[in-house]
Amino acid sequence: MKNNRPKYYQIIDAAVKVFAENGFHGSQVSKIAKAAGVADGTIYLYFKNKEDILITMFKEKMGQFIDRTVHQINQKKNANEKLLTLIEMHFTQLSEDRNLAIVTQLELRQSNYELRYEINSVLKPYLTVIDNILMEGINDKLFRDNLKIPLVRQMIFGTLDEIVTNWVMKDCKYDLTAEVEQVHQLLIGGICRIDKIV
Amino acid sequence: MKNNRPKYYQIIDAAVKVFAENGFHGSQVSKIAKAAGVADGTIYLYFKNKEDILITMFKEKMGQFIDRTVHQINQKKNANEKLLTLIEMHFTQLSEDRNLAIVTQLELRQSNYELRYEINSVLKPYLTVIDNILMEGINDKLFRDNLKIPLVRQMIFGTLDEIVTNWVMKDCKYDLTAEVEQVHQLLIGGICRIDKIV
Amino acid sequence: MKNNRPKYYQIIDAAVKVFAENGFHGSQVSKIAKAAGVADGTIYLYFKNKEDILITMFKEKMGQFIDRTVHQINQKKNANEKLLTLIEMHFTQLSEDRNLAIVTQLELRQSNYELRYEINSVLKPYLTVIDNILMEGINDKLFRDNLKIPLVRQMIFGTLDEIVTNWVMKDCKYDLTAEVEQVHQLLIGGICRIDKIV
Amino acid sequence: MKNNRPKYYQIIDAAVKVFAENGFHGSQVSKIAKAAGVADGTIYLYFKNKEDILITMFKEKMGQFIDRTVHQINQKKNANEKLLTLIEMHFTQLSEDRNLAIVTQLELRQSNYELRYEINSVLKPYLTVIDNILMEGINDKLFRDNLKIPLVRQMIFGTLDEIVTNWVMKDCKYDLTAEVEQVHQLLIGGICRIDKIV
DNA sequence: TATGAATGAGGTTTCATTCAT
DNA sequence: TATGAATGAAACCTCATTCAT
Repeated sequence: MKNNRPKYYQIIDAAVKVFAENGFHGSQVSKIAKAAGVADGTIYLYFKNKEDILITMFKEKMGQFIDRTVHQINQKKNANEKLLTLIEMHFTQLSEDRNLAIVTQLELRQSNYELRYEINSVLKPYLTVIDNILMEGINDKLFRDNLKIPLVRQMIFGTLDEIVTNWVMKDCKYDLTAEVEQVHQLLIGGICRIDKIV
Repeated sequence: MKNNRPKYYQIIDAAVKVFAENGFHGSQVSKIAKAAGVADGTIYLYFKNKEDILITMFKEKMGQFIDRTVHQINQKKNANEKLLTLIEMHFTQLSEDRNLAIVTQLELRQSNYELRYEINSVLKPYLTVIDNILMEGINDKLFRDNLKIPLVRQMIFGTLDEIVTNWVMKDCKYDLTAEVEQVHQLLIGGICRIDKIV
Repeated sequence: MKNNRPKYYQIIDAAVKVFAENGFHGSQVSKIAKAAGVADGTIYLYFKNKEDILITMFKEKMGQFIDRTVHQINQKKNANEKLLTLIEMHFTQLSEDRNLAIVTQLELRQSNYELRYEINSVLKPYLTVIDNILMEGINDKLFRDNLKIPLVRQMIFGTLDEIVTNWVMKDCKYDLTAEVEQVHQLLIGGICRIDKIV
Repeated sequence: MKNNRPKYYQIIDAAVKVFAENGFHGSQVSKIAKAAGVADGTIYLYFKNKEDILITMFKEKMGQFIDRTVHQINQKKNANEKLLTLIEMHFTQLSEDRNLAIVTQLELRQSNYELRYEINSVLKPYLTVIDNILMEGINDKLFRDNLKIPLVRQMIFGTLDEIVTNWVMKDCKYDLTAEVEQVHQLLIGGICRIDKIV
């Protein structure tokens, strides 16, 4: 049904651009409307309010983000490769849509408590994808069996998130995807020399 | 000099509390003034504007945060122990001042570009502390010699930050410091079984 | 002709209900349309604008109101009985259609100058009915011959109107028609003891 | 205290004028502010919102209205004269402040349910004044002893209100106070010839 | 230094009305 | 006739900041 609603996507796409360029607070609804080529009031036929544009946009984009990630991961045969793919997909997708990256890394954080909880629930399926990789790795004896999954997931997500945020803060000037291998190595093997690990 | 300005600290302390309880946007200057027991206008004798309260507060608190961390780290004899101490200090200090934790993890992010750059510059010395530990570890052959320090620093900081944010979002309900050891193990040794590391 | 336009009456009847339940300002055109089972745009095939619904509805209802009143009055043989009948009809008809009562006593007043003048012109025939009763009463030497008719009409209408408004404001909880006799006595004989009238 | 708040009265006086000239809905807060010679925001230092201006204004004016009326009434020695004085004061005071008359007779009615209940509570003391006159008249055997006071009060108030509204609707073109005597006669003695009263 | 009354810019949202189908 | 998606004007109120005292 939503596919038959071109204005819905016009508005979302305009919003990503406008939010990225002006920040959430600097993006007046009228500015988004103008960018989308619709009247101000039309926005409210598709979205409850300004915040709803942000969160709905995030849901749509995150849905695609996860779908594509899962699709690629499913073609890999072990947890190690899956983690590598996850990192690669994470960096690649955000590299390819820098406006989206700006919005997810910066604008989306500028929100109140309620919105933040909504964001977390949208993010949840992605975190589950990470959890599943970890469980698979443990089952297959690839990963340590004493891993506390939530903690590891927080390390993985926190690491990726911080790296992307730094990249965005540096105006996306360097090639984010160049880091994929090293990040994977770090997460897999830690920073210690093998012979020193107790 | 600042010690002779008790209202300066009154306002900062009131601001931490008010920001933590109401969020940045929900914290009207008049609310902070009332909590600090001064007139609205007095705020502007000590701070340039509302954002300046936030950033100055962060500078003050982060200064102490770093000083204490460095002091503890300096008493450790190798990079490995220093990293453990850093994690411990990070979690302990935020555990002990939950209002500050709320402000640093949530409210501080709700800011515009310029503020964010200022925040980064305040954060810089802390990131340097991490870098120094890493360099020491590499020099002492404790850590791998092919580590890309900025990346590792981002992993470490991103991990700690994400863990603390999760804890704050869960209303600080559990004991954050209980995780110190495991986080250290993860960062040091990664998630892979040693015998599987290529 | 209008009888061939069922939607016209559908809309009017829906409007009475919606106005009564939500007030004029709380009754969006789309709400009336939905209640009438027609599309928003259809409203504008039958009515000039939202106010026109209100005034047209009032015209229709007031027309019936007056017709029924006149019909009953014509069966009475003197001004005194006619006045009693007018009071009775006034209270009875509004008692029997409480939504209409709410609209006439409350919502209809929430209007701008122009609408108010239109309302007055709709009301005029009713006021003429009162005037006619008064003139008949004076001619037949039933009523004083020094009555200033407009003033008396204002007393009569003002009294009835105020009583009905009070009843509506008290949620139509008591039996309005029970007051008919006493109101008639008051208007006819005033409040003074007969022996005290100079 | 309020006497030390000149802006409070500046705003109220400006509001009466602006409401009378433009109607409640046509009176933007900025228009009232400009008329009062203050900034828009200043309005909100003294009033909760736009409706609060209307109701507060009505409270202030009605308070004076009642005080003056009661003061005059207290100098009269019987219920009959007191009623005459009440009518006289009612017409005189509204004649002398036509803007106030417009606001009370027209604009104040354009309000939602909640406001209407507030208005009624402001009006209550005035209705009590009428009730007291009626009770005194009954006790002194001047008025009939079978009067149902609420009903009579509604007749009296409804009559006065309707007469004033008609006068306002006719642009206050004629002398309202000229009607005082006749209105009093009507309310006291009714419309019937004495010899016809059963 | 300290006050706090006053300022006034700025934006989200509603909803009556239109018009292409 | 009938539809209902689209329009876009319009205004209340907040709150960071100032400045006369």
